[in-house]
Amino acid sequence: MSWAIVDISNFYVSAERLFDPSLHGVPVIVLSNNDGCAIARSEEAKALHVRMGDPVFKMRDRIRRHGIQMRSSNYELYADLNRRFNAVIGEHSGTTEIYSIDESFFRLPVLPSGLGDVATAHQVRADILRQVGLPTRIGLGPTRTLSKVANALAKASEKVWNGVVDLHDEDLRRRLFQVWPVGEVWGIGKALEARLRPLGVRTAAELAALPPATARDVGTVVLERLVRELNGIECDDFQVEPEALKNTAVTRQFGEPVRDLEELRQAMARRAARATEKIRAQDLVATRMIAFVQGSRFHRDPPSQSRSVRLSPPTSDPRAIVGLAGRMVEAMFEPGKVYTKCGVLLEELVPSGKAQTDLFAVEDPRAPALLAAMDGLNARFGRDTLTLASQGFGQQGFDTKRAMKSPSWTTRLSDIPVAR
DNA sequence: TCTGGGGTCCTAGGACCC
DNA sequence: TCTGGGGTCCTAGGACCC
Repeated sequence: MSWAIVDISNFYVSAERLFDPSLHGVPVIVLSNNDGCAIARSEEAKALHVRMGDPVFKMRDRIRRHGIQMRSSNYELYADLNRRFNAVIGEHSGTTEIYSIDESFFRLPVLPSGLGDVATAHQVRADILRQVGLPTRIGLGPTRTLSKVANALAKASEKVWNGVVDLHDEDLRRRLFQVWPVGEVWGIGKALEARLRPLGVRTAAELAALPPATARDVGTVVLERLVRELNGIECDDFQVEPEALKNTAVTRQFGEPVRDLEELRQAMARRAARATEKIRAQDLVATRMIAFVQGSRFHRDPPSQSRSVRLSPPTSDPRAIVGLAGRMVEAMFEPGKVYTKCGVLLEELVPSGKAQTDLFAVEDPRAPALLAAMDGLNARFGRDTLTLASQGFGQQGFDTKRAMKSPSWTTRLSDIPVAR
């Protein structure tokens, strides 16, 4: 058996290019919420040394000089393309695991086809390109970790590998690992890299040679597992059923800084309401809620406060959660401070039917029907058709800026492109 | 002036129990 | 001077990922 991981090349940029041919062949970046930083770059933009997370205001010059094209992020479009991408993978393998918005694992071999793993991988790439229009790369290996490394190698030397790297062969692994920096290995971040350096571990080969006990000593059991996986020993069980969501968060930077209690309360109410929508969509209720407010971390002495509360009984009712969030804002607000961000976290999510009830709480028997009606209206007529009054009305200065967003080409009737 | 958002897993340490 | 030995549960915070 083997693992495969497919990732979409420069996904957000590739998605924008799919519907706007003028973006081909020129440097393109897609921006974070509030149009703040570059979070996706075309190859041309990478060649101009635009790094992941570079703030736009610091590269105005380069943007003008090289005509770098910018787009606000369009998650409606990306989510829909991701769904199509996974549908194609599903045609090839019954066992797929969605890992992120632009990557999915799947298991090989795919029996009926009779093709080898590498040939199957090429077929999957060709089908995704033809049916969805997105370029991809695939890594293969006996463990998830090895397939991720293979995928990174395919990415690093696109021309050499033609989009597919297979790391089943131990000799090939030995050769490639000797020149693969340890910091590039999936699961090794800055901190672990720094802790491994004194031990003389600088390459993937040296990491793979580390005795498991040493690995656990330097890091945790996670690093020990990583070392085993690098040697081809599987440590992570395959999960057919996706794990249920455990926590969720809705946190946003403000379009304009907020100094006013009422505005802060409204901004928080919008995030809280959105968080409850997310969990209701999966039929979950939350056991714990946290709300926080913050000032800019780039300024001296920014305000930063949070409050948490246990929800008993667990709930997804926006009336309860938005109400609590409002009271928390009142408790946290300090007059004269400048706020740039706030958010709501819902934690310890459980299926709504299985939630522990509270002996002393009085539940509103009409709530399920009310919330179902509310979600139904918003699904049919668009988000925020029906909201709580405490969320305020209309577009506000504190809402996220998205000045350069492309249309929702594939998910809104009004935005569907017209062919002439 | 302007710097994203959303997840998971693990450990240490405190509180509490017998 | 001497000062037990385990447990569990919870939370905050660190580290990693995309």
